[in-house]
Amino acid sequence: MTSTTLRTNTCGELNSKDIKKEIKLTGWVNSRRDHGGIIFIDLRDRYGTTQIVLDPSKIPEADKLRREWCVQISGIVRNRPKGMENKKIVTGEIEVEVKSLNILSEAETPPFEIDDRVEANEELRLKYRYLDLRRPIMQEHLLARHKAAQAAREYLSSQNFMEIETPMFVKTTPGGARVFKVPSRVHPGKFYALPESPQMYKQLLMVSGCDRYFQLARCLRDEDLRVDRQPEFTQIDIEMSFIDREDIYLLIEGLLKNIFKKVLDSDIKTPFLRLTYHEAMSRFGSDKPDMRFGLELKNVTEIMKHSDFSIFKSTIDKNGIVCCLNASDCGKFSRTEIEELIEIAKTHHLSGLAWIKVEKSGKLESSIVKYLPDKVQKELINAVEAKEGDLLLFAADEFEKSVTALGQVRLHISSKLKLMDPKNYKFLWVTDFPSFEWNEEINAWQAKHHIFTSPLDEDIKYIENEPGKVRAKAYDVVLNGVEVGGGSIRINKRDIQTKMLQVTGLTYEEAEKKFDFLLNAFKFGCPVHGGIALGFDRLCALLCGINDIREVIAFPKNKSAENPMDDSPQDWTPEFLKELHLKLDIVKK
RNA sequence: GCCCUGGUAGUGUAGUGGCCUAGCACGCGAGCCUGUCGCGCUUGCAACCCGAGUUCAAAUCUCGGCCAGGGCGCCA
Repeated sequence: MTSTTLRTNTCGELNSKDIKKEIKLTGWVNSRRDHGGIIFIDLRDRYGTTQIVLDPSKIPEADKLRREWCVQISGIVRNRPKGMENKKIVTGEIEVEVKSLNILSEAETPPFEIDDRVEANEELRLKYRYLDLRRPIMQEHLLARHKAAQAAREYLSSQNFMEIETPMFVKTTPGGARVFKVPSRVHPGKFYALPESPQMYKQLLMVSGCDRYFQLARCLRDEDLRVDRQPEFTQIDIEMSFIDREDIYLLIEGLLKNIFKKVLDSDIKTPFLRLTYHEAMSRFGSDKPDMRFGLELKNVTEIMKHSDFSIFKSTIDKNGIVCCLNASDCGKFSRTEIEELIEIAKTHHLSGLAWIKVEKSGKLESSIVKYLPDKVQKELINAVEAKEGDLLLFAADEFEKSVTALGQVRLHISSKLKLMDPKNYKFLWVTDFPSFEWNEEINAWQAKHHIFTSPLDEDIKYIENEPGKVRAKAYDVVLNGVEVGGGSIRINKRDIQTKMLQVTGLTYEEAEKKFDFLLNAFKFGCPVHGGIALGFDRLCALLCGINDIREVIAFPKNKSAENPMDDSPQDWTPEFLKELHLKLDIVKK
């Protein structure tokens, strides 16, 4: 850490070079060890702690000091007596002999201890977030986030990108996440939407010739929350003109390399591994597979065609698949542990799991073995490379359901067996997502990414008659099972756009009404363009080795999208409403 | 909207019908202590989410509610 003219000494940075210097220190009382004739205080600031030594006979106020009081001292840096050094802390070689003490502010006993070892519950931490953030671990998270933002800006600027701000009061466009609405005072009865992402605007900037845009953009979505989802979050939003997918891959690999170098001093391997969507789903049961461990799925439909197990047979008859996960060395799982796996499959909409334990010399043990002819058993053992001590799990249902459920079981087993090392960074591109997916509810095709996503050139021929076969120039970047970002090359040709819209039941003219300014802009010379958005919060969480994005957000919301500290959202007073020309008529849920 | 888990001093937890006058650790208060660093010693403070029910007896069982967390749906 370099000193600036604004700062003098800090509690985290003193060392033997400072011996005999007379210095001033400010900070909070982290802990107090009162020995009567001598008092030790660990003084804490953002940078660390330093032991200060007070003689109560010379500093009469010394024995009043309590935890979290905010103080300034001046004193002399000195070596600790021989044998009294503390190797556990950075400043453990030295201590500061206090000459004068200035109590800046006394403090109430905090509602929880400011200590990384003590984890108070979420609600309390959020209510007193300003105290929670005093903890060194939280300071580390905030610093990591800052460094990541700096590294992103530095890298993208070096690549000729311009950071441009897009508006926060926007018009809503159909599809996508539920947006927050803001009533307009000037226009009674009208509302702004808050942007779920700057998607439209960054595409417009390409039409404007901005060529290379980025933004650390706040995005707002009025959806239910999860560990990795907050109503307001940040994206590193990027768009480029005159490029294809390879340019994005190269850029993002460089960007992430720079971020990991600057934040963790870690060299990540590039280029990243690549999998098509179909491959990822088939082999790992996820479009964001964790590549730190194996446990791959295997389609055993062909083999099971010759089994007599009725569930397998009827599934195959209905065009479903039988998928197998060889959980190696899990043959020792108890009945309860297997039930646990089945429960996970059920949560993910599978009716159950069949299972087989592999016993000595490849003998299969399970209630379904009697339905498997010898030939089937042999083929199965070969196909999934089963060996003694393995547990084979089977999902039988339509393709997506089977692999997704087994994919979740795969994750559960890996965390149970502790196969994921948080320090091991396995990046992956998942490519060639389907352009459309069938929506059961509305009985229609829907864009899986968004409707402006370009199809693969070789799939254009399927658009009209077999939309399910159309793959998109869309890509996700995945790190250790977390979708860190996603994007696509956009459509810049009207005829293709028209065809794509037709699949979802829209004419170009109807679409023009919905997305008027964007499609209108495309008429005036639209460059080939594409981009990506990286989930900055998720990325920071991964950099800190955690999975809860709230830990890297200074003031997050709780699961119910409330902030226990400022008590938002708040009731709207009659005055508020009057100003906005609104009457409240709350329809009870 | 649905499912699961939980709610015990300020904090983190133990306690599955009577051994609970609710245990432990940290914390906080008072006192002692000149080399500690999660200081030590003495001593004190402080809790069963709310309501109803079952029972001779409820922190413990049942029902309802509230709150929190995790997940499914949702999030292109």
